Amino acid sequence: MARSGGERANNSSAFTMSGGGELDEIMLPGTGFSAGGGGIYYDMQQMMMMPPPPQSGFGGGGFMELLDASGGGGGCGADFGGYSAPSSLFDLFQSPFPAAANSTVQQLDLPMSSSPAAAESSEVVNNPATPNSSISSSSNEGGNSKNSSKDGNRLKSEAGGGDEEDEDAEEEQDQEKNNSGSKKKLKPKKTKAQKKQREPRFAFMTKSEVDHLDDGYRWRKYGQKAVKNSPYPRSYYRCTSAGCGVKKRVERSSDDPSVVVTTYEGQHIHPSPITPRGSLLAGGGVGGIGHLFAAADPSILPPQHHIHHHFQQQQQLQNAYMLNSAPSLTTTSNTTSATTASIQSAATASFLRDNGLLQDMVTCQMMGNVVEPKEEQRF
DNA sequence: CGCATTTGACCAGCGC
DNA sequence: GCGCTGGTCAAATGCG
Ligand SMILES: [Zn+2]
Repeated sequence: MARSGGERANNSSAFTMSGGGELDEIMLPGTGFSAGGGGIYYDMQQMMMMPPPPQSGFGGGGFMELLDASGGGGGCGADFGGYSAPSSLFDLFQSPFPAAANSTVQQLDLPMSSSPAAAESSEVVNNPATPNSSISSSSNEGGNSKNSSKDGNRLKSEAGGGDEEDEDAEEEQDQEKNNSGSKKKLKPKKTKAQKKQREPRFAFMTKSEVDHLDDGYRWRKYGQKAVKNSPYPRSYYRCTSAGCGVKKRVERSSDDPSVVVTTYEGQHIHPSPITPRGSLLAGGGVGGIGHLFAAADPSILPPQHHIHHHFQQQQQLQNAYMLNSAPSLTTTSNTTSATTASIQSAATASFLRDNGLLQDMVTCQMMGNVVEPKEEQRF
């Protein structure tokens, strides 16, 4: 619905993260805030290559602490344990600000290639966890049962492919290639050379009744598939702005149906279409890290309370997402905490990864702090 | 009428 | 090499 329903509905209450799975997702240990949080995944390598990083460098403060879990090995998942305060990371992510306090870090400058092992996609997940919420995350394994094959789909196909590459420019080549059959698909597929390079991705989990939270951008759904161990389907969305290839996928956790996992891939090359009034939108800054948004809901602050108003929630989301662009400024607001936090985590993760500190996954949890829902935040 | 969603088919990577 | 599976395309359909 976008248009139609667009994206407007959302109620989020809490975020958490999920585990990843088999990829290289990195999860950091979380930091706790007040309440909600969001998880994010980020691909560092890619992100670094993207635009933003030039001079700034993310600094990190003590993320290390965060990672306590690092050795997890594979499974990870759920436990997020510790948490630390995020304090200084904000800057890091937001932009080139010299970091604040501790910056340690480094950088990101790495040539893109530096990725050790995992190259495909590493993502960082950050979760905000709510103390109460129990999401577990990850993994699935459990068996869950139902596989569902119902859906309309038949289950048979799926796979991934390559995806896009950069925003613009695609390879021009159109190829018609086989069309002979005239079936439907004709996929260009680029040469093999490039293979799949995915864009940075980050995911977060939110507690919401509706999938697809409104993050301020307009999305067009282009697919839906049944998820392997879950009764719930996964939906694929693409940003409708011309030239912007940002994608996002939304799925509901099989463990907790109330939790929605949203994964963003890529960065928007345009400001968000709707300007959230209450939130800050950085103007145009497209460059940032992608847009991470974490939703913080005030409503959730109290441990498990019910959700109060949607309004607020919405605002929070917006707030959150705003960061994405934020290159510019942000200074003023301190309100961004939640979001920032998320970002931070992401950064952290990346940072770590760069350094090789993190290779497995670390789980991280964060909670979002919420700011006030008022319009003051605006920018 | 235009655009978003729906939905089955197709593709490509990966594991066995 | 086969089959599974994630991801995407695109025709058909629905809705504002
Ligand atoms: Zn976009």
